[in-house]
This record gives sequence, structure tokens and C-alpha cells, in this order.
Amino acid sequence: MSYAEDEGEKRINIVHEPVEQKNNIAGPCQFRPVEARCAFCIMDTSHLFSGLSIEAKRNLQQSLNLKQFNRGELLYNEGAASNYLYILLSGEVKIYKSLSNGKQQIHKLAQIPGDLIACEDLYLTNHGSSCEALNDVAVCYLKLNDLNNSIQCHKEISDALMQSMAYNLNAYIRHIANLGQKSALERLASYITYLSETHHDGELKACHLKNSLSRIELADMLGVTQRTLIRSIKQLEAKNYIDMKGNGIHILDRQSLEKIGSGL
Amino acid sequence: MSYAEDEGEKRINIVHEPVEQKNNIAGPCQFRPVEARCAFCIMDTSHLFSGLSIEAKRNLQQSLNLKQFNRGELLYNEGAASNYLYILLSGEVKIYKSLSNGKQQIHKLAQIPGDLIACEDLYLTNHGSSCEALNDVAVCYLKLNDLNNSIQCHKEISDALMQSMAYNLNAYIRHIANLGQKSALERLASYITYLSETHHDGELKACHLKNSLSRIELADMLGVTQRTLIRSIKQLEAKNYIDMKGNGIHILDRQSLEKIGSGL
DNA sequence: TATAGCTGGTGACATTTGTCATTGTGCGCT
DNA sequence: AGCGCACAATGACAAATGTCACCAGCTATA
Repeated sequence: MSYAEDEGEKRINIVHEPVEQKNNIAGPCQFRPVEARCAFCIMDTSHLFSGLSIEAKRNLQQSLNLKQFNRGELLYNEGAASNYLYILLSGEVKIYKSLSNGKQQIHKLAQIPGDLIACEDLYLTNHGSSCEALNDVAVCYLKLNDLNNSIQCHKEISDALMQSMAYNLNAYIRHIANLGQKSALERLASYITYLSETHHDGELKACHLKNSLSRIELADMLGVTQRTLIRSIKQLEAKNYIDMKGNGIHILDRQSLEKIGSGL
Repeated sequence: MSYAEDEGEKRINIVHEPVEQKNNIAGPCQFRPVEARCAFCIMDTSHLFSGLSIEAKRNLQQSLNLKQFNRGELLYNEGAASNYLYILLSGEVKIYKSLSNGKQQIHKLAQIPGDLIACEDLYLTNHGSSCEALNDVAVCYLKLNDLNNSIQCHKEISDALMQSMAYNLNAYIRHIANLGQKSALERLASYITYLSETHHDGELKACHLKNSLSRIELADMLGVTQRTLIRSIKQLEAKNYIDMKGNGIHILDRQSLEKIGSGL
């Protein structure tokens, strides 16, 4: 288990100068792999960055650091001091809360480059959840103090942050409705269709979904036990709606999945 | 059912001028009841207002309108255009999402004067939830356009909004963990202790809680059916932890309640 | 190769929760 | 008083979910 504070870090070049963009066909590819993806993703997909002026981006860039985590490492642990905001560059993380009886509830997955991590803890002194890398992960992080300074100068930044938080609020509301009103089967079906809608590679509605969650993690996300999760998987497989042999999820009958997921 | 758009409204005086504050012992009481409470509450308890400068308050005040709702009326309905931000002055509202199978999931109660309503829909064109008055309710509301204009001039406002949204994110995370990992009994117990902690009248840990939710509403909040809710109530009553005769909740053994609510 | 450890999967059974039909209870209205 | 209408509560039963013990397959490692 390692934390952002105590490992090597390096400054990165994120702002993609417009002039450079014009003069250089290769674009970001001239950088080394991680920086390249970093610059590329943050510029184009991050909720935080996409709407900002070049000035605001430059300002923020000075505070940004890069950090990589291996599968299973914690970006931060519940209860630890909350000092940073993270921006996902690549890989996936799960964010979960531990209960005193040992159970865990995953409440959020960050999978799309540009996703903000820990913005719910922005005003807390300690993290309310833990964040763990599901595979090898690269993130930008910036000190909350620096973020506040940048916000003072460029108020567009708080706009962007608010928008991201509002988006998260709605995602949480959906999650609450799923957990509160749906059966295990319905939750699974609606999670799968949700995954397919938000998958960021290739077309909008992918049929072959990468699944980075173990059975137990998926269960912890859907608020059921591993046993009933597997029962539900079997049910969907028996009806030939999905195929979960191998690692990944194949959607065979999206329409039926959506119907089940919506509670009918 | 009525909506904010189509009923009488009136301008209100909210900013509590400092000089007036000093010179007038009675304070807000000089106003007529609703305005009085309004000015009082917004100034002192609203997350949105409390940290603002006088200038920002004055600016916002110009856009504020007052509206009252009777028990059962909708402040807004799921799917309707999202044009306003509401600030609770008095009374209580429930905010819920309807599923296509007719079930409802209450995901938030606004009970404390100053609570913001509909901030999760700030960036949506249509409301993602419905909001209904649980008893007679008074709110301030302001057009989102006006809010945006105020934000342009006074960036402290977005700070305050962000803080409120971060607070809501954490409340939702707690709700998710409750729904996902706790039994009906545990959910009920933790809801009751939560209620007692956030009750805004009198001391911090009240033993006599007003309960504005019907059995069905409480069930829709906790994600169980009315039948199991009542079973859980009976269980807690049988152990003499609570008493729910009459309308309201009497806490008899807080320690045991907290123990159950935390999943032990 | 042998071993340990992790994940996925299964069966049998207990417990919890949901469904549905029904009754009680309080309250306003005529 | 009598009626109707919500809301609260209950019993009987069905269905969903959890618990636990166990096995199979894979992988890393000695």
C-alpha cells in the first residue's frame, strides 16, 4: 500500500499549445507514452479541463504532478488526510466505503480518462472513502491549496468543478434508486447496460465490455453477496442475454437487458 | 399540484444589514412572520449565504422570490424544465426518483432552513427527480440565469455552492452504503440516529423526533416495503429501543440504536 | 512437481424480505 | 351517528437473498 505523498513524482507538460498543435501533425505522439496520453486525455476529455481558457490551463498545469499506481495499490485510504484532487489519466479505480462490520460498498468507479477523483472530499479534512487501483493506473494530482489558488484567479475552474460534482450527484442518485428499489437481477442488468453506455472505447454501445471488477467487487458494488451475484449472472446467461465466460461481458440481447434493468 | 412558475410570488427582503442588526434588539421579529423567518434563516443557516460578503448577498437578493407550498404539492416534477434553484425557508420536502415500475426512491430530505433544493439539477435541462412538500413549506427560489450572473460577479457564490454539493455527495455516499450493505433493521436504526443528530431544534441529540414521513414514505426512503419497515419498527419497539406510538419517534436507548445502525 | 493462495462457482439450508389479502383506527364530512 | 377514506398494522405464504461449507481451476513460488 502506498500513498501519493511518499513516492516519486514528476512534473508533466499538459497544456497543449495551440500553435504547437497546428505546426505538428504528430501531435501528442512526440511525447513519451505516458505524458502523451496524459496531455491528450486531459486536454480533450477531462471535465475539469475541457472548458477552460488557455490561461487557466497554464495556471493549473504548474501545480500538476504525475503518479502511477499498480493494481491493488491505494491512492488514499479512508480516514487519511484529504490534501489532493486526482485526475484519472489511464486505468481504473474503485472508490468505496468500509463499514464497521467489515463490509465494503463501492460507490463509484473512475474509468474514463479525465474523471475527477476525491472531489467529494474537497472540503473534508479526512477522506470519507478509500480509493484503490483496479489495474495499473496513472493520475495527475494537485494540492488542494494550489487548486484553491488557481480558483481565485480563474473562476471558470470552479464552474468546471461544480459541473463535475453535479454529474456525480446524479450518478449517486441513480445508484441509490437502483440499490433501494431493484432486485439483484435488475441491478446487475442495469449495471451492465450502464457500463455499455459509458464505455469510452470505440462505439457508443459496445457489446464486448471489459470487466475489471472481480465477482466480489461487483457484488460489493451492487449491494449483494457474491452468491446472489453469481445466481443473477447465471440467470442472465441462461436466458442468453449475456455471456460472462472469459473475462469481460458480452451483451447478447441488449433490449431484454434494458427491460430487466429498468424494473419490468 | 402546482409549480413555481404559475403562482403568485413576491419579492422579499433578505439581506440583513449590519447596521440594522446592531440597532435593533428585536432583530428579524419586526417583519411579518414568513419574511422574518426567511431573513433570519437564510442569513444564519444557509450554506449558500452564510459565507458571503454583503455585496454578494445584495446581488443575490435581487433575484430571490418567495413561494409557499401546501402539504402534498410538488415544487417540481421529474422531467420538468429545470430553471430554478430553491432555498428552504421552513417546512420539509422529500426529493425522490420514480422508477418505470411505479416504485419511488426518496434520496433526500430537505428539513433544515437554508438547505438547497435542486442543486443536482443545476446543469440539467430537466429535473431528474421530483420534489414534494411534506408539510406547509416556504422557499426562496431564483432563476438559474440570475444565479449564473451573480456567480460571474461574485465567485464566492460558486464556492458556497460547491461546498453544499460536496456535502450532498457525502450524504449520498452514506445513503448508498446503507442501502447496499445493511439490513432493514440496521437501515432503520441508522436513519433514526441520523435524524436525531441533524435535528435542528433544541439540543444536538434530541430524543423526541418529529417524523414527517408516512410509513410508506419511510419505506421508500430506506429501500424496503412497508411490511418489512413495520416489522423492523416492531423489533426495535420490542427491545425498548424506540417508541413510535403517536406521531414522532422517541429514542429510548440511543447507544443500542447506534450499535445496530452501524451494522453490529 | 508440489504447495499455498486466490478467485469463481455450487449445494443445502436458514433467514430476510416481498406479496397479497384483510382488519383496525383515526379523521373529516354529510 | 354513519359513511368513506387514508394510513397503520397483521397473518400466511412465496420468493429472494444470505450463510456456510466445499470444490475446481488457475497462478505464483519454493
